[in-house]
Amino acid sequence: MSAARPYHHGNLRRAVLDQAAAVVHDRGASELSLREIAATIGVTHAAPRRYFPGRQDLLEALAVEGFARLGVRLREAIAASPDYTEQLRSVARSYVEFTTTEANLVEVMFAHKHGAEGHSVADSATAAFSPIVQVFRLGQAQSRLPHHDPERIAVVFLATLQGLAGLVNCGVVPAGHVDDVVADAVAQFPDGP
Amino acid sequence: MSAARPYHHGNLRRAVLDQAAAVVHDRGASELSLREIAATIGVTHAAPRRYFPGRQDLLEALAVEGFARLGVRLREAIAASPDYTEQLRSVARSYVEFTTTEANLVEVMFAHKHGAEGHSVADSATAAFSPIVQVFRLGQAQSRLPHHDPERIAVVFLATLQGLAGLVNCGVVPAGHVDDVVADAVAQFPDGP
DNA sequence: ACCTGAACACCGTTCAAGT
DNA sequence: ACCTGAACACCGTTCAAGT
Repeated sequence: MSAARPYHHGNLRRAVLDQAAAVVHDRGASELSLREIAATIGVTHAAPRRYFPGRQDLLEALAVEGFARLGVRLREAIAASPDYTEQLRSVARSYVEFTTTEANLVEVMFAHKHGAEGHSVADSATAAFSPIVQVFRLGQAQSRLPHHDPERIAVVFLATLQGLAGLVNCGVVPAGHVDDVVADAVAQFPDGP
Repeated sequence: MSAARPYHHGNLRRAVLDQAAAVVHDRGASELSLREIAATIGVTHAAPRRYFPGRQDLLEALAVEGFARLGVRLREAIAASPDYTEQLRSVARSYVEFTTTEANLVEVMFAHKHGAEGHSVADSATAAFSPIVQVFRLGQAQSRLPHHDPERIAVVFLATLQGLAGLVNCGVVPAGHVDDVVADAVAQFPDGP
């Protein structure tokens, strides 16, 4: 009776999250089943409920991790770009690339009102979006933006990218036109000096 | 044995659609149950399957009707506005008003890829969006837009509004700031002469 | 043509019980 | 603390049968 997974899983919470992420990626959130995930991992269907009491809790944890991944991508895109204009282009491409590649996950991330401020999903969303505000702060420092508040123009910019991804994901905008439309969208926003 | 609903419902298809729309509006698509709808209407759970073989068929029919309603709203907004600039503002307000009021329905409308072109949902979406293209055609006739193709700028405009609605619905943009952000978004697009 | 009623496999959730 | 196993009420889907 060697203790080869004798009684409990090594890190059940992480295993559930990874498997759930895979299911969402491949088949969408509506196909996500707690029982199926438990069976795939090799525990009873009630075991994951220690960490995720309800289905909603699992979805929220997936959303938090999704926003974290998105934030990393956006920061990387900005860090790799020399100036304001290039950062704007780069962050736009990264945003749409992520949201179209991870369409099902994004649906989970933006589903429902994630509770009031202070909620974990809302907080992780704000953290993920902050790099975009940073870019417009830089633009404001280098040139004159039409708005005094960088957050306001950042919201419009973010909305444009998010809406674009939605139109691509539901097929209104053909996938082949994405790059052109993103370029059009970026051109809509004020240039650097 | 008077024929007071003797054997079959008067118009079961319409009754199912109306009840389903009510459920989606109040509780969201994930809470939509074919069995519950049938029970509410007063037929067996298998009866609606004559008209909607699967759950997906019902959702697609709801999406088609949703796009039809959206199209009507947008046309009304344009018809009530005298010139290009006012039409742009008006159609933007109408779009965001509809998509935030009918948040759950919009989720159904934009869910998944609605199949290839020629599909009923894709067609009704295109029809609903066409008024927006019309506005930019007018703008192009009255002034000089930066793009030769009104459809391209219409897509970016549409994406901005759709994304804005999404950010409002998931709580990133507070409901009280909607009007201001819409105004900011509209101001981003070229003015009339 | 339109609807019923039973059956099947699945699901989320709850809970007493085991180690 | 962590997991099992049985139970409950629900679901979508299928299908032979009724009128």
